[in-house]
Amino acid sequence: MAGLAKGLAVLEAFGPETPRLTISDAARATGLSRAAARRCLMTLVEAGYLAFDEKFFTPTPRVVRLGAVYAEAVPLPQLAGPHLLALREALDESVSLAVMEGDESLFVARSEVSRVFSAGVRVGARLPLYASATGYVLLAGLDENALDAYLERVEMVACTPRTIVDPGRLRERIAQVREEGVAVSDEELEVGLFALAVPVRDSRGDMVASISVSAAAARLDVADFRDRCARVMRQHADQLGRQL
Amino acid sequence: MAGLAKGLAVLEAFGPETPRLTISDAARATGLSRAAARRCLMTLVEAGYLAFDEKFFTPTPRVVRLGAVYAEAVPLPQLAGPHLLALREALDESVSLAVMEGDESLFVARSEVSRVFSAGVRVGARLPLYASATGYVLLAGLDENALDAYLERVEMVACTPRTIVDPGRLRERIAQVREEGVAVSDEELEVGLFALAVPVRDSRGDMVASISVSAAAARLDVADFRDRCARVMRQHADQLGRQL
DNA sequence: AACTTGCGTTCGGATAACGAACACATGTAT
DNA sequence: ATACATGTGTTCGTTATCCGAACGCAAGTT
Repeated sequence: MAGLAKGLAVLEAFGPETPRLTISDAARATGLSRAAARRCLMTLVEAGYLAFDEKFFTPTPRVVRLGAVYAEAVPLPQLAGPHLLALREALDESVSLAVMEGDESLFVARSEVSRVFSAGVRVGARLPLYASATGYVLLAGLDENALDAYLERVEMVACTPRTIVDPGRLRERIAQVREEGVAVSDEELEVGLFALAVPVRDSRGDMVASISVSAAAARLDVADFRDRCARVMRQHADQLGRQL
Repeated sequence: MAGLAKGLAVLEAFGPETPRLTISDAARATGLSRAAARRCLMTLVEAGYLAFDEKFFTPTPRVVRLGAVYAEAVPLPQLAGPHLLALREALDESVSLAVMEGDESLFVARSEVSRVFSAGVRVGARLPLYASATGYVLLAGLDENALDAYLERVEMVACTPRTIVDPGRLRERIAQVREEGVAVSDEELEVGLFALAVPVRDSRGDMVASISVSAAAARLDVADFRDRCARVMRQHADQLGRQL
């Protein structure tokens, strides 16, 4: 069913940089012909997922129902909820749950603290695996073949001066994460952003997700922060893993 | 594009009660033929939105990306975020933002407190308009014709003994909400659940959403709770409205 | 004013979706 | 044990849908 795949691609073409699209915009973003994009957009309007004002198409709240399907149907995000809340309270920092999705880490649940400077990551956000604490953890869960393939495949572009762009160094970092059971990202994704991540492994020992904490680097001492967070994070991650 | 509409219906067939579906399940839930449902499911697997284990289909994290489209592209949920966080901190209660979607109120953003008994509503959850505080508020935003049509159209089924099932009584309640600017739901949706909601109106004065607070009825005195919350909720709702 | 560029829309032809019919497994009554 | 009933997933020829070249239109450019 080609129409379905194309329609979903069109829907995913909307995002932070492209909150409203014309027919031609959508065609360009998806690689479809204008005619095909038009058919998709029209259908999505008819189905209630998009609004149209004679010029631009914009997503309607209805798409939220689509996203909720995962949180409602899959155990992981449901079971993770209370742990994220508890961690947020314990650490007084924003906490996230991410899984590997393609070559990115995808945030599927989050519990935020109220801060003036809050990180821009939200549920649905994606980060490169090679440039985030959560990504290091998820990569550490791959077997050697899969990791080799990833390192071969992916093109690493620097997000900040500290971003790891060398496959060899990334491999070292991942080895370190495997050993220590915690990943640290100190301004490797974004200047001023510090993050800590731990693995969530299911009862079979397979990596299924990563719990992470992020905070403004200026606000904290790295070693202190790590000592304060790592243990309780690992406790919750392990407990969550046992529930899966 | 019939295929697209059908595929989205199939995807929405997954939910809390139906976390995994066979081909026949999906066909039943959507009214499609088994063959058509199969084609949709196969395509959704190919596109990465569903996983298939030779028997059951389940949603993958990828669908989260679809839902995020709304939060990423539309101003309302983005601007609401900080207000919800601030309200949560101020009231120490879970706070939600809901909009009208068809004949239901749809939760599009939420900020939760860590509690042993936390309400089951999450982002993406839907409640009947006639049985929730947030619903009363949203209905109060309709003009007379639209409200008449709604009362005519909808079939009100009691969620609890206190649920309003009489159109006349609902109309009274809505009039009360219009006058007071706050809606109260005391165990009308769920036994033991108390909720308070205020309207969010854009700069033109049109109702666009509702901010609500819910808590276990046992924990609080209704009048106290209302006095404590209503003012600060209205402040944030008004401020949010002005930003739209 | 003539041309270029980009837009949204149309329409006959190619192609993909439809559902009746099929094959298979499982449970149930004879 | 056998035959039946019911549910499942899959196939294949026909039909209806989706495709994209071609079109008309508006706005900027030469």
